[in-house]
Amino acid sequence: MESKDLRRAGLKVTLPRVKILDILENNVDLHMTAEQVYRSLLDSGEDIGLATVYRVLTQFEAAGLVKRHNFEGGSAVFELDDGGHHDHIVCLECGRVEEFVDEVIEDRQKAIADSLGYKISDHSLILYGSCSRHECPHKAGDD
Amino acid sequence: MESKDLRRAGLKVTLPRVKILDILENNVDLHMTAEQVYRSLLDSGEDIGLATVYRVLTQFEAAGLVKRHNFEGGSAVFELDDGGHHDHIVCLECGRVEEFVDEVIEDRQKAIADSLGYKISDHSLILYGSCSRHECPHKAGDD
DNA sequence: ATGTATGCAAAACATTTGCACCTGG
DNA sequence: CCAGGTGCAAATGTTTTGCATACAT
Repeated sequence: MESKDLRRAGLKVTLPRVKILDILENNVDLHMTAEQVYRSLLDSGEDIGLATVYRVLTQFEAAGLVKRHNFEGGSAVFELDDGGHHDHIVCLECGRVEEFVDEVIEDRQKAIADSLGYKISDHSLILYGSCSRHECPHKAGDD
Repeated sequence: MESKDLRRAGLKVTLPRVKILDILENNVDLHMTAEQVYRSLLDSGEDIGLATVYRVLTQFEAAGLVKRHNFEGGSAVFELDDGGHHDHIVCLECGRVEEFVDEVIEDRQKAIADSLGYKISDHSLILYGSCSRHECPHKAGDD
């Protein structure tokens, strides 16, 4: 019942919002672009415009329901914000994205910012590489 | 004599390329957008098109002369690639960008990628915050 | 000379916005 | 019913590309 989350975020519970939140929850392992969410909606038979997807995603971000990331490749990707922070490792070959958290790194970041006289409000750590060593099919989302 | 660098990179030594490389070298402390490089060229009295700036910057990147970063804010920023790696800390208030390297973080990254079965080819670490604690004038490059 | 680089303008994208209409509470 | 949300299309901003001309070698 994600209507709760919407209400709590101060957003009216509309069909597009529920559907989009739904898609994000059913794809927690993916980091989707607005376009992908849009296509997913069309597949589900929903008649929702791309503009609305962007609008909703942006609202969700402002409401803290979603996080936006600027990986390489033009389009921003979105993922549900579970509240907990984590960094990303992206496979440049198949597009797979995995998450991780490392206390040591988090601590060092704070220390570094501190020594430089900055107060950190946010940070972005993305590792790019290839995961081919275990099981990287061919290409995941290239089309 | 940066013509050397161009030759070495296998690029023909043309005026636009020399001028752009020149600008980047005279602004090592800055991370400029294509637009900023373009304006800088106009200021120098050079009649070089924006398209050329993008083309040259992209070639430089491919040649390893320059690095492109996608900080928040739409436009990509470029900086000379001295060969050595470093991460960035960006002041969201004044736009200042500083660089740093931390062996501990570098090591952890490698270890993490390793444990996840990835082979790292590159990575991006950006800390966002405010530097107001020492001397953050008002706004640096907002215009 | 001659193949490549450049300039300009138009195209291609990603994202945002204006406006009339529809919908949730 | 009424404010706010949505769809569509047009506008924006960034980066890329096509093509005729100019330049480096």
